[in-house]
Amino acid sequence: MARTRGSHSDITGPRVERAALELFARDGYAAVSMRRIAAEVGVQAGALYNYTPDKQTLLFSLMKSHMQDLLAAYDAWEAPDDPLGRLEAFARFHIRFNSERPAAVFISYMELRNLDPEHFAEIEALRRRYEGALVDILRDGAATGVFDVDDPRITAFAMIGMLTQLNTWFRRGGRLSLAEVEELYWSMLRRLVAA
Amino acid sequence: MARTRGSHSDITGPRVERAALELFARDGYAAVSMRRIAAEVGVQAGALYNYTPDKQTLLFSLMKSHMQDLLAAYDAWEAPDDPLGRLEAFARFHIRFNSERPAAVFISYMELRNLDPEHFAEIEALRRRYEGALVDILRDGAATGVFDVDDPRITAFAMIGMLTQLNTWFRRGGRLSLAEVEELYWSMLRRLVAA
DNA sequence: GTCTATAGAATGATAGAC
DNA sequence: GTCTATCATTCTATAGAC
Repeated sequence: MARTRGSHSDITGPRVERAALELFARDGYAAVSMRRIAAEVGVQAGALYNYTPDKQTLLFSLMKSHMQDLLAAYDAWEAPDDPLGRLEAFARFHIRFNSERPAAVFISYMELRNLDPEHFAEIEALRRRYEGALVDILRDGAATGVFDVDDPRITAFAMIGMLTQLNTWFRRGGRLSLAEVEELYWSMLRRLVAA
Repeated sequence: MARTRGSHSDITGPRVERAALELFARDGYAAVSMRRIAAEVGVQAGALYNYTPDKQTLLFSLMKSHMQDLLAAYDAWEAPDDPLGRLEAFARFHIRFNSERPAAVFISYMELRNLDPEHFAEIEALRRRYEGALVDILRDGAATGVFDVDDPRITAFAMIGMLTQLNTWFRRGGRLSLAEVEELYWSMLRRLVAA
């Protein structure tokens, strides 16, 4: 006795976001039409506008939610006080968090160019806060002599490039488990800063 | 006395490719219309079809040219025989080559999803050949004990992620010169494999 | 809250004149 | 080889019925 019409706002909203997330990640924001998102959810295109004022805002809110989740989860992540422990915590956090939501990660750096300038600036500010956390760790470690780092900023970029690239090839059920990958990456990061 | 009509095939062809490359890189394949490419070149949309059978083939040929240029340039690159020398040569080659053509690099890994399966397979094969060259270097170095590498394949991915990420922030005229960046990255890569 | 219907604009690609 | 003109389709977003 499935209702085909009526009120579903509590359930349709999340389904719209989920469908948009997956489709944007797979085919790209510009290539996905509102009709296709609606079809995925099982409603007509017009109904989507109960949940977003327009397509661009839908993209923006997906990216903003992702970045806020990322920062909140990182803030809540347990980490020791010493730079090496904090670096390890950052690495393991980044790998686990990103591996759990590949679509959102992918969108959040692939679709930046589809944001208008104000939205872009807002997302970039959140991203910089996250990257800044890693820069701080490297700076502290370099200052206390625990790390040997030529340029904390560049090293942080390189590390994030390394870690984020993981999402392009890692698949659950492949040759390596996530735990194994985590160890491999942590061992590489440690080498990068070893004094 | 600029001619506004007539035969220009020798000059228009490259201009179409150049315009498509820049626009695809800036706004994304799906967001760029044939009309906009034509406007950039200074012709009408219909004229583009003298140079490509369709939009997708235009994208594919840009990506294929780039990958072939990459492989040809790498094959021609001078490198010593020992693994450490070869790794250094790879790193410097990659940084210089990629920094000279950011638009083509960007497209070649951002727009893969807009290729149909046959085209995708062809580009992927070329990419694997290039990545394979780095894997071989790491394997040789590990086999002879010059490198300490846990997993050559993963390490190669990590290195390429690190190096490619460079294009997302490096700008000529910024805080660091390309030569300085090259040194920083080479020093990081060396640490990653140090026995 | 979802539907149908549609306005209004843009798209990829083709035909035929020059 | 390029132009103009156009076809057929698709798109985002809105209006109004239920």
